[in-house]
Amino acid sequence: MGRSPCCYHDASMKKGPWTEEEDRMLVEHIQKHGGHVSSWRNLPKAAGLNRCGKSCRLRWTNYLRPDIKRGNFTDEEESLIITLHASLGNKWSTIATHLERRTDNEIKNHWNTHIRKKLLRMGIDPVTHQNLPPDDIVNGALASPGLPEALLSAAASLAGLNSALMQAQSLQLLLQAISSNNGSAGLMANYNLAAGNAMLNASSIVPTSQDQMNLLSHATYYRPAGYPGNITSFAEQDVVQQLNASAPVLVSSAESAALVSESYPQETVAAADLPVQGVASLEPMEMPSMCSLEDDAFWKDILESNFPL
DNA sequence: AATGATGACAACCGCACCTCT
DNA sequence: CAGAGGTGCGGTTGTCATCAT
Repeated sequence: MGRSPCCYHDASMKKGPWTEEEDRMLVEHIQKHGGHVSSWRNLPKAAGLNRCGKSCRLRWTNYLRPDIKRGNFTDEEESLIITLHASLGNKWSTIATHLERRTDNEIKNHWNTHIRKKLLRMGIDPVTHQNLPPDDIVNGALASPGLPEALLSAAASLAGLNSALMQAQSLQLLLQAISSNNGSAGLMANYNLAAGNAMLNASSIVPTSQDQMNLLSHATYYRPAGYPGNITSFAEQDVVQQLNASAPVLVSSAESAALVSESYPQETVAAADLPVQGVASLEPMEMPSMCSLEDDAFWKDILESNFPL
């Protein structure tokens, strides 16, 4: 298929940042035509701009359009981007259709400059949304003397999780367990990993974006009474959430623990080789949103307190 | 205060695809 | 159906601001 040479190759065309005067001319021209552009190629000449039509289109669609939302991304927006990216990949334009008034270019830039780096710091591959290879964890920033083999295998099991959210939560469990250097806590984390992993494997369902957004909205997690760190019980919380969604009755931790065992018997049996701490003693605690990456002091603290650089 | 490093964002570039003739 | 024109998309680069030394 033939293609006309790109106007960017025309040396006489101005490039680089747009001036206020150019912006004004472009906006005025488009507004004069009812906000509609019939031909971007012809627009520069008609508007009196010494710019490539493509450049004009980019400037208008990404920055000058009146219906564009500018400024920082909210936690909800970031969470949604991560969720959508996990299922869509680098389909920025498709992702942008799910974020009201955000452009694909802005989302792409925000991903590359913020979210991508944060995921990497959390040990999550931003491309695959899987955990980074265990070798990287052992040899890299997460290396820790005396790390129990069970935790390393648990780290490897993260690859079985299907979403960034679940990986993030499981990673947190690992970090907490490692930081505590406490046998019961580590095993508790292992148990939770097994249960969370089992939930996904048993269902064979990749969570939809709405499912994950629903999960993101839940801020209550559980920790063992007296346990100094933060242990989240993803599978248990999920059961509680599902039951509470269907009936407005709070399910106790003990009940939910039993339900987890019923739902994922194989994995629970596997985890039963370990002296799992009783979940009946769990008490509610407030934790930041798992994908609240903009304000990631929580995660930063965990990483830095355990693995000082 | 000067300078280099780093981060954030705007813009460029080339390819793929769609539409029209 | 083929080719040309035009647009959309995603990767990459350039530029400016801020921070660290």
